[in-house]
Amino acid sequence: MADSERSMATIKDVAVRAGVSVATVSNALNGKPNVGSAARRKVLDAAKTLGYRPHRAAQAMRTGRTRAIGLVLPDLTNPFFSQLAQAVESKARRLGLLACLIDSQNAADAELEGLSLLAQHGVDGIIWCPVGARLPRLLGALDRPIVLIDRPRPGFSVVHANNAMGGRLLAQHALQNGHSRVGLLCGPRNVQSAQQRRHGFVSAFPDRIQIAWEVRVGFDGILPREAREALLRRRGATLVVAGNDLIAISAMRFLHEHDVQVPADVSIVGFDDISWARIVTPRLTTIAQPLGAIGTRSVELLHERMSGAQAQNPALMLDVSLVERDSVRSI
Amino acid sequence: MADSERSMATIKDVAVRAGVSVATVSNALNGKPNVGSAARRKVLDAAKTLGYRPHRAAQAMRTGRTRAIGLVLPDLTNPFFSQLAQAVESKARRLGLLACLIDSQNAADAELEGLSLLAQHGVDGIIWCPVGARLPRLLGALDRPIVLIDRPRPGFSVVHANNAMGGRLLAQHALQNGHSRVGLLCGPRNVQSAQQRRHGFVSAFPDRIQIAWEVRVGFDGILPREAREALLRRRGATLVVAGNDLIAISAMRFLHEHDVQVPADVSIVGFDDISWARIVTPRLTTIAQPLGAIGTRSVELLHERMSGAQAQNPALMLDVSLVERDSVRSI
DNA sequence: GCAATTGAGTTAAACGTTTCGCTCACAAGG
DNA sequence: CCTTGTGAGCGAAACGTTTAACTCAATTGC
Repeated sequence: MADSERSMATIKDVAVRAGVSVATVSNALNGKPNVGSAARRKVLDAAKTLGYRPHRAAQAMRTGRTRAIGLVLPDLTNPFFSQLAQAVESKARRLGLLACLIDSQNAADAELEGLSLLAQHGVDGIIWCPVGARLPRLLGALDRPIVLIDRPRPGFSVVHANNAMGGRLLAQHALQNGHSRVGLLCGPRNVQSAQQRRHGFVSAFPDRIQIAWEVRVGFDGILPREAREALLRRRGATLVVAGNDLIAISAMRFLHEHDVQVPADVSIVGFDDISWARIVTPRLTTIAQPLGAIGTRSVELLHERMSGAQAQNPALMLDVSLVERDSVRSI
Repeated sequence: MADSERSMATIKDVAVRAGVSVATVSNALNGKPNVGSAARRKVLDAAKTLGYRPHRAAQAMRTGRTRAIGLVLPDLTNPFFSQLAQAVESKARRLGLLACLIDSQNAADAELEGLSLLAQHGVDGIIWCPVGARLPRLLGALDRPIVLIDRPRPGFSVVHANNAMGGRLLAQHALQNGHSRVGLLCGPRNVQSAQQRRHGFVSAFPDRIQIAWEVRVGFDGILPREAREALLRRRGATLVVAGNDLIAISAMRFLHEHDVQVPADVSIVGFDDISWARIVTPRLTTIAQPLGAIGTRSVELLHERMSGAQAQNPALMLDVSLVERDSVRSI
């Protein structure tokens, strides 16, 4: 009914309408104790009828906090990250935080640029899955809480899945299905999670599982010549263990094109349980990471840290689980 | 070498180091004409050695512009949108704009909440793929440039692919391969792009292609009972035309589970050419949308609009193209 | 009954910019 | 010589908050 809503009400407007000073309005709105119940009520009413929303930039300037966080990812196109992003954004929003996105497309310089953009905008904290092995020095300079995701770096807190456990689970599953000679399509050497998956797998039953061959592949699933050759020859491997689902699916596709049947001729397992794992043919047996939980917990962790909690750099490791589907044959 | 870099230099610091007033620093940095070349040089030097970066919140407060934009999407998990998001973020960053993400997960209320969060943070503009058929009234209230993506709404500018053309291309392709009786797995009724694809297809050769059956499916590719039944009976259809790739791939998967071969027993085509279209088995014949261009152009359009260009609400329609792969058989 | 304490509210400064209006020196025009 | 104009630069206000310091009255403690 009223003339409200025009061009954003300010705290001053609320103050005059409630008949108190701006300071009181601010105190009332922020739940400070030094304001009586009568005044508080008037302020709240006035604020509501005016549709008052605090001006974030002004708040930011005064308090130094923006209530925004950065989310820096290497490749949104990878379902692993898009699911993560979804979880992060959703949780952030529930906490009243705005999620600002940087997609570095796996380029270290773009990442740096993005980080600096975030710093400039004064985000209160950053959730980050770093692309480079070594964290840029800029880091010290940007001086806000950081929570890494999926990829630990010394001295930083991280939320990630128990990759080694996933590797062990896979090894166990291989054995149970009679596979004792396997090929490895590991992820990149400089990505720690790839290493841990590999290590979990090979060290689980070193005497009962032989590694027939092993080649490194990018997490984007593009198969280099070497990998393609290995897949064709196989050298007695009855199971190929891929560094992630993207790689596994690429491999399945490649095998299919060359008339080798999965799982009849060779079995295959992935890692991540991206949503496509259950859609491809055959449906992929893989390790499910708690993607939602990783996203959620990382925001929670960051949020605590932003609210002044001491940095004890915990590494939060979440359990993974085996999802049996159709891509491994029992022999 | 110097003591610089400590806790963010302000414009004042630059001023004293350059031996001029803050006003002059501001003018120099913003390329205003009323500053001599000597002074300008001194300011630039000082700014560089101090590593000065303007405080965005302060700027925002004074000018009312944040140099941030909102990106509101229905489902990041859908590769269509994640590719779009990647393009948008990348282009935005190149323009010095920060992209703030909202993923409504197809929920109208979450979308609204997100929009209001963006408004509160004062983003300068919004790129938006709306989930509801009808735009919420809040819209007028948020009062900033908006560019819609993929889903036109009366009175708003939009960047989208020529969906009708895609439909026609598909019809043509069907005919060329001898399919004259088809089943339709259209997208949701309330999504305009779905309608246009459908319309383009059915109206291309109304007398030469018969629609054997037709069922509506969500764009997330989850097949309702009705769709599953249709896929099994088929009623003489030799080709099924899916509303998007997700639906097509789900359908292929479902068919495969029920031992009907694609494309031997039935052909199938999709729409979007998401990255998975070339990975599934068989590789999917589909319509490629220029996802990168859509993202890029929408940011450009928004940017113009933000810089005061008159709102002439152009609907930017980009051409699509047919990508022939392995999922349709010639009969 | 008086000092001390408390509760409720106010004033004003500060955050880091941009920008309006001003001054000042100098040049040009008559 | 005086006016007018111009280029370069400065001072200060303003943007919308939060918060420290303060006032003033009412209440408490003795």
